[in-house]
Amino acid sequence: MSQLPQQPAGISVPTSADVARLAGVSRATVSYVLNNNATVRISEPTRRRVREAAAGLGYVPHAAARSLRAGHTRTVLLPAAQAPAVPLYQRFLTRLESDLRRLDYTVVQYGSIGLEPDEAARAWAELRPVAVVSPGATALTPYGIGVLTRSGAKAVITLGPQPVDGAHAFVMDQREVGGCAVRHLLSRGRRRIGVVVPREPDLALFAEPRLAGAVRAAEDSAAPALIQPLPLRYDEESAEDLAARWRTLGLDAVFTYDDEYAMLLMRALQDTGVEVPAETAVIGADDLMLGRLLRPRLSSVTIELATAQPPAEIIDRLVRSPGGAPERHYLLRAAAVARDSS
Amino acid sequence: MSQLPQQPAGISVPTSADVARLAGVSRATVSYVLNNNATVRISEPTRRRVREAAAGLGYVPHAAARSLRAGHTRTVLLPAAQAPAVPLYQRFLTRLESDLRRLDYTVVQYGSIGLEPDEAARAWAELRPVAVVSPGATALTPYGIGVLTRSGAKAVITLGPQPVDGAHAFVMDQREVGGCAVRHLLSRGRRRIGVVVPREPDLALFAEPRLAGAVRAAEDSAAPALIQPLPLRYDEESAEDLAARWRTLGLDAVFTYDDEYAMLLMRALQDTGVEVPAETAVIGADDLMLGRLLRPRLSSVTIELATAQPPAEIIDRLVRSPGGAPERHYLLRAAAVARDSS
DNA sequence: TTGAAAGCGGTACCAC
DNA sequence: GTGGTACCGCTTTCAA
Repeated sequence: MSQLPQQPAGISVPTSADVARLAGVSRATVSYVLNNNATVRISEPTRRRVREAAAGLGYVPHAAARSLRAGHTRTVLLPAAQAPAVPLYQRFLTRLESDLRRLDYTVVQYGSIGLEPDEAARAWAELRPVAVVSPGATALTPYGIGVLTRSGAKAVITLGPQPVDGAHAFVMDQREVGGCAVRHLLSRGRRRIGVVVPREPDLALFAEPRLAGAVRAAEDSAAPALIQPLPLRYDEESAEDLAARWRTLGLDAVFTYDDEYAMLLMRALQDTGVEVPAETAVIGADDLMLGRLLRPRLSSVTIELATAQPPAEIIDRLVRSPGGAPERHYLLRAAAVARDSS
Repeated sequence: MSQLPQQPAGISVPTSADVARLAGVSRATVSYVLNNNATVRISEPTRRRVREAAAGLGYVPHAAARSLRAGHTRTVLLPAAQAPAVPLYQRFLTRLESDLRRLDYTVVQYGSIGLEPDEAARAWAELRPVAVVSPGATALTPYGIGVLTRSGAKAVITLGPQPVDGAHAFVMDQREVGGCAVRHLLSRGRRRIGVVVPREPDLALFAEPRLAGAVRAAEDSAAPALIQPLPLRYDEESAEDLAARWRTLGLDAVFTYDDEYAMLLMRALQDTGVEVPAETAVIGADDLMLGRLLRPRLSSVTIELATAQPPAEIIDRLVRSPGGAPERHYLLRAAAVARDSS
């Protein structure tokens, strides 16, 4: 097992001055060469000497010093989501991240779990990000937005179910998911519709808007329809409880929040002898593979996160021309996928 | 819709000098007060004036300037994983993050997707992190480790299936998962065991060690046993193909990589008329809820990530006393859970 | 074509 | 108790 290469106590990390000394030039020249500064002509031999010295020393510029001097950063701060790892959302962030890098931003996810919103905003502001994309409606207050903009952030953007006043917003309006599901069930002639509301607190941010959208769709419907919220924990016992009193509820359909809850509830209903879809239609959301593997095959709501312009380009534009009115970009597209369970 | 609070062009972000001016004190005093420096006595009225001035201006210290002066950061860099969002792993990171914050580190996830390993290491080094915890075995080369330590990182730690020479390691040895599964199947008297190998390239990092562990367990067994790798894409067509030629394979058991692949394959087998577990035993991994909802209930391998000492404390210790021999911390505990499918 | 020097914001030593 | 000031590493004018 090899020895860990340790930073010898006396030898400190190489700076551009060290590179300059080794190459026999000034620090200015080092900077010109390593940044390929076009406004100044440096001879080819000098460039080579500088490059070799830098490589030889393992020189890496000091980002903090650079941005201190520059007076600004190209850091886009993405406060790490405490939200459950929804694959859809992961894909969105991964894409955003690589697109931003392509636009020469440095993407930094900063964990702020357990910090108060305003405390978190101050911690973020210390990094002087040029833009902040903040998931979760709770984490950004008007005060926080003020702190960030005063600290030089050109764009403060929320990412969540609701816009926040005074900031730009990528809006993922989860109500649309509930709306889609209920409209689908109504179109199938169902009128007494249960809506599963996960008891897991983490999911409230998604669950409540989905329920609200369901209620709204029922109200907007021509035929009179009833929506019955159904609290449910993600465990078998809770599902069995609900299934046991299912017939007393008198429902002819259920929107199960997502496909995983659908699987949980459908199993419990089937074990109790409730026929799906004959007696009760079931629709989930997220259109996971598992829905296609269930019997009957699970109807679902597909969800896509998409904007006309890529989000990274929107951010870049907001950074370059700050100060406009808050923009709202609606990301979420939902559509019912009818299979055999509804 | 309110106007976005914009940074007026002329007014720049407040510095400690602005606070000093407003409070009628020196910058030194501002620093003393805001950092609660105990080595120096400042009168209470002065403290209050400084605090009020800072609050009034919305002053937030500049992290880059501070760490430039200090000569070091308390940044722990977590290069964002390109790995698939395994819930187990998410929980590990979330925990690590909040524990590190409690130890007063700033946790930064830096997206490096699409960068070459050495290029990525240089980009990380620019931030002068005091520690780097790098997921994915590929992303850290000896050169990269050198760049990071020379740039002042006190601890460079890999997080993945294999240690990397010259760095500390949190080892998640996925072979143990395959080993557990196969030993379980052997104990059930099965001898001709298929092992699903997902074709998704992202999963190779996990899939290959799981297969290797399965092979190893079969070799170590007293009874002669056969391991048959079974490439499978995560879609129904691929599963149907495999199921269609199942009987020609002559297998009496299958370890399906994880519970989701188990569900996919079990459905295809059942649709083809293969009896589970009578004709073929099935075991998955991850012990997801969905396994309990399948019929027959799915046997699985539970996986836990745990160390005697919390990982955050290990990192803290390595940072405080750097230079020891590379440490290996084995995180993964696996155990078979027998249900009805095996 | 290259170098000297100022200054970004904050901290901490040393005087007063 | 408080203030003056040097300095962290880097970029960028201005001079030579």
